[in-house]
Amino acid sequence: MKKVHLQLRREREKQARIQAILEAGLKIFGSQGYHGTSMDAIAEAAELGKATLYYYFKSKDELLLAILQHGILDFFERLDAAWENVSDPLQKLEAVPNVGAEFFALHPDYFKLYHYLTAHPVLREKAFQKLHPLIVEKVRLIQSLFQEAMEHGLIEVFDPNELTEIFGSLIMGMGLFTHPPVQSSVLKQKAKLIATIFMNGIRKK
Amino acid sequence: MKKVHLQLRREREKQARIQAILEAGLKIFGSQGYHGTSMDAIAEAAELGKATLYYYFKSKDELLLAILQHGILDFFERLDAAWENVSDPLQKLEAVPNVGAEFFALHPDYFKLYHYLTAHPVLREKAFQKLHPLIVEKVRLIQSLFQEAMEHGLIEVFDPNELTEIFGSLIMGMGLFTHPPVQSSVLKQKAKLIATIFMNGIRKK
Amino acid sequence: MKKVHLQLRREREKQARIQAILEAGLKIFGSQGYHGTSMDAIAEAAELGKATLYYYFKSKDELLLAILQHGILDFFERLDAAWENVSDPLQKLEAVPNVGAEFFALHPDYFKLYHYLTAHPVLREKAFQKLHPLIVEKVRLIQSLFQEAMEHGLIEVFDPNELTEIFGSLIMGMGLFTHPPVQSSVLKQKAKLIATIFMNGIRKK
Amino acid sequence: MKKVHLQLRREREKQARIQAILEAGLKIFGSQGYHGTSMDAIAEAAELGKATLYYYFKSKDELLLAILQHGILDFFERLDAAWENVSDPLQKLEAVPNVGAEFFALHPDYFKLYHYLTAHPVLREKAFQKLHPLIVEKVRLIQSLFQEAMEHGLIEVFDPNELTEIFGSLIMGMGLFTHPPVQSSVLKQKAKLIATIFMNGIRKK
DNA sequence: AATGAATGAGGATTCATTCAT
DNA sequence: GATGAATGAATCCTCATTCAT
Repeated sequence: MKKVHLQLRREREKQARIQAILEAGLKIFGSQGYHGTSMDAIAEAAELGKATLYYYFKSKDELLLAILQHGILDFFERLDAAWENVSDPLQKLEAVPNVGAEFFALHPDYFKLYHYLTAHPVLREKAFQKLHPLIVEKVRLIQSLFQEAMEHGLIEVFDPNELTEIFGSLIMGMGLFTHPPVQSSVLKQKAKLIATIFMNGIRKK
Repeated sequence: MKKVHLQLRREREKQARIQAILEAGLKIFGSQGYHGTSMDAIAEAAELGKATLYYYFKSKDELLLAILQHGILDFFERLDAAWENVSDPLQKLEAVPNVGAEFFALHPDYFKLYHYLTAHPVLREKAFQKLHPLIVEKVRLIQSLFQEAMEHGLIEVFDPNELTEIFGSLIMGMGLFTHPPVQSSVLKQKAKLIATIFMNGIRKK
Repeated sequence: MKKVHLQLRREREKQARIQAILEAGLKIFGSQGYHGTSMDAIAEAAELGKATLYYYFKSKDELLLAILQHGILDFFERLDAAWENVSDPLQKLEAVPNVGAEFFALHPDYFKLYHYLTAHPVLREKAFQKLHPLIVEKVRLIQSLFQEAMEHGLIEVFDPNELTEIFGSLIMGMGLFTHPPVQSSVLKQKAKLIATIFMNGIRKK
Repeated sequence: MKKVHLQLRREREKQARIQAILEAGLKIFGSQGYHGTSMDAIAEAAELGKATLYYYFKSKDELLLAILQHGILDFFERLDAAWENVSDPLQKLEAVPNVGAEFFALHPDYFKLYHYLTAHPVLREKAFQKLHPLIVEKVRLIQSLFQEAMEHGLIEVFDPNELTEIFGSLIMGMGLFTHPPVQSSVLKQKAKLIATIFMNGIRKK
C-alpha cells in the first residue's frame, strides 16, 4: 500500500531532521559553549525553522543533553569495538586513551562541551541526572579492570576509584591543551605517551 | 598632615572595593560560568552599584581577565614559595600537584573558570592574549625542570613539552572530577597519588 | 483554497505592522530626535513588543533609515505627481516649494528628522550611504531644470549646483522656523512667497 | 598687597576654565549633537574633572545654553561690526549673509547645534526661553530694515516677518548642505550668491 | 575651588520560548 | 508536522548627576 511507503519516508525524514539538529547543535554548542549558543543559530545551521527545534526538543537544555548522550554513546561504542578481541585488563586500559584520541579527532567539540558542563554547576547537575546511568556502567567497568589487574599482581595497589579519575583526567586533558585543528596522528602519538606514562606509573616492579 | 591620612584611607578603600569586586566576580563567574554570570549579580554580591563595576573595570571581559590574572599570580606565588628551599628538579616537580591541591582547596572556582574558558574559543583567545605572558614563563620553567631531569638521567627521555601538558592535565583534572566541598586533606592525598604515579611513570629504571 | 487567503491575510498584517512601526518611529524620532528616542517608546507607540521591532528591523539605525527612505520616496512621488502635466522648467521649479509645503503639512517630522541628521555627522554619514542613491537622481533632475532654463535664457547664469542648494535651503527652511501646528494654507502661502522671491531673484531681466 | 594679585590670578584661572569648558562643549556638542555628547567627553576635552563642569554649570542643559548664548553674542558682535559704517538698509541686509559665512567658517559647530536644537522640541523650548530675549532684538532690527526699505520704495511690499524668515533660512542653509572642512573663500562666494539672489528677488523693478 | 568616586535610571539588543495556523 | 511571527525578561553598558573631601 502507498500508506506504508509514505509513513516510512516520513519517518526517515524525521530522523534526518533530528540528526541535522543534533549535528548543528554539537557544532555550535561545542564551539561557542552553552550560553554562547542561541537556538536561532542552531536552527539556522540545521536549516530549519527555530520553532521546529522545539517540536523535536522540549528546550535548549534538553537538546544539549540529547547531544551529549549521542556523543557518549558513540564514544562507548568505539571503546567496545576496541575491546572486542582483547581480554587482558592492562591491554584494555591501554586502549582507552587511543579511543579517546580517535574520538577527539572526530568530535573535538564533545570534549569542549564536557569541559564547559563541568564548569557549570546547574547544567552539570542536569546532565548528571540524565547521563549518569549511561556513564556509571562504563566507569565501573574500568574500575574493575584496575581491580582485576591489582588482584593479578600486575599493578601496584591503589584505590581503583582514584585511579579511574586520574586516568580520566589524562584523557580529558587532551581537550584542555590541544585545540583543533590537530592532526589525528599527533593525537594518536599523544595518546600513546599518556598510556605509556600512566601504565608505567602504576605497574608493579 | 591630615591630607596624607585622607589619601591613604581613600586608596585603601579603593583597593578594598576592587578586591571585593574580584572576589564576588570569582565566586559567580566560577560557579555560573562567564555567560551565566550577570554584572548585576556580581554587583549585588560585591554590595556595590552595577555602575561601580564599570568604574573600575571597563567591561565584563576585562573584569574576567583581571580575576584570572589575580588567580594565576596567586598560584605562582604559592608555587615559588613551595620551591623556595628545593633545588632538585624532581622534587620541584613533585611539589606542583601539591600546590595545585592547596590552591584548589582555597579557590576551586579558578579551576572551573579555567575549564569554562578552555571550552570557549572566543573567550579563550581573549584571555590567552592577556594572560599568556604571565603563564608562558612558568610553563617554560617547568619544561626546563623536565629537561634538566632528563639530562641528569633521572627520567626517561620524552618531549618536555608533552610532559608538561600531561602533567598539566593531571593537575587541572582535579577540577574535572572533584567538586566542592572537598576536604583539603582529601585533595592533598589526591595530589600525592598523582605525583607518585606520574613521577613513577617517567622515572628511569 | 483557504491557504491562499491565509497567506494573503498574513502578508497584509505584516505590512500593517511594519507600517505601524514606521509611523510610530517617524512620530517619535521626529519629535525627540534620534538620540532622544528609545526603542521602548517606539514599541509602545506602535503598540507592539519591543522585541518585535527587532524582528522587523535589525537595529535602531536601520529603522531610522527605513523611515527616512519612506519619507523621501513619498516626497518624490508627490513631486512627480505635481510635475505630471508640466513641461516648462520654470514652472516645474516653482512647483517644488509647493510640494514641500504640502509634504511639510502632512509630515513635519521628516523635516525635523532631516535637520537632526544634518547636525549629526555619524548618523548623517550612515544615512547618506543608504539614501544617497535615492536622492541624487532627483537632485540632478532639478539641477538640469536650472541648466535648461539658463540655456533658454530664462534665468541668469549661475552654478546650477549652488542654485539647487540655495533652493533646497529655502524649502528645508520651512522646517527651521515654522513649527507645528501650522495651517496648511499658511504653508502654501509661504511656499508661494519663497517661489516668487527665488524665481524673481534668478530670472533674466 | 599680595591678596589682590592672588584674587586676580584666581579670577583669571576661573575664566580660563569656563572658557575651556565652553570651547570643549561647543566642539563636542557641535560634532556629536546634544544627546550624543556625554559630560565625560566634555570634561576630558576640557582637561578637567567631570565634577568641575557641574561646579560651573548646573546641568548639561545649562552648559548647552551657555554655549549657544556665547555663539549668538559673538555672531551679533560681528554683525554690529559689519554694520558700523553702513546706514543704507539694503547694504546692511546684504552684509548679513557675509557675516554668516564668516561666522560659519570659524564655528561651523554653532550651525549644527542650532539645527540640532531646532529639531528637538524639548531643548528648543528651553533654549528659546533663555535665548529669545537676545535674539528677538536683532530679528526686530532686521525686520525694520526690510520695513524701511519698503517704505523707501526700494523693495517690493512683503510681510517683513516672512522676509526675515526666508532670509534666515538662506543663511542657516549654509549649515545644511555645506559640511566642514570648507574653505572660507568658498563660503564667502556662497554668501554673495545668496545675497544677490535674495536682494534681486525682492528689489523693486 | 576642584574632583575622584559612586550610582540610579535608562537604553539598545538578544534570546528562549510560545502560539496560531 | 513545521514554522513565521511575537514577546517578556534579561543583559551589557552608558550617563547625568551627586557627594564627601
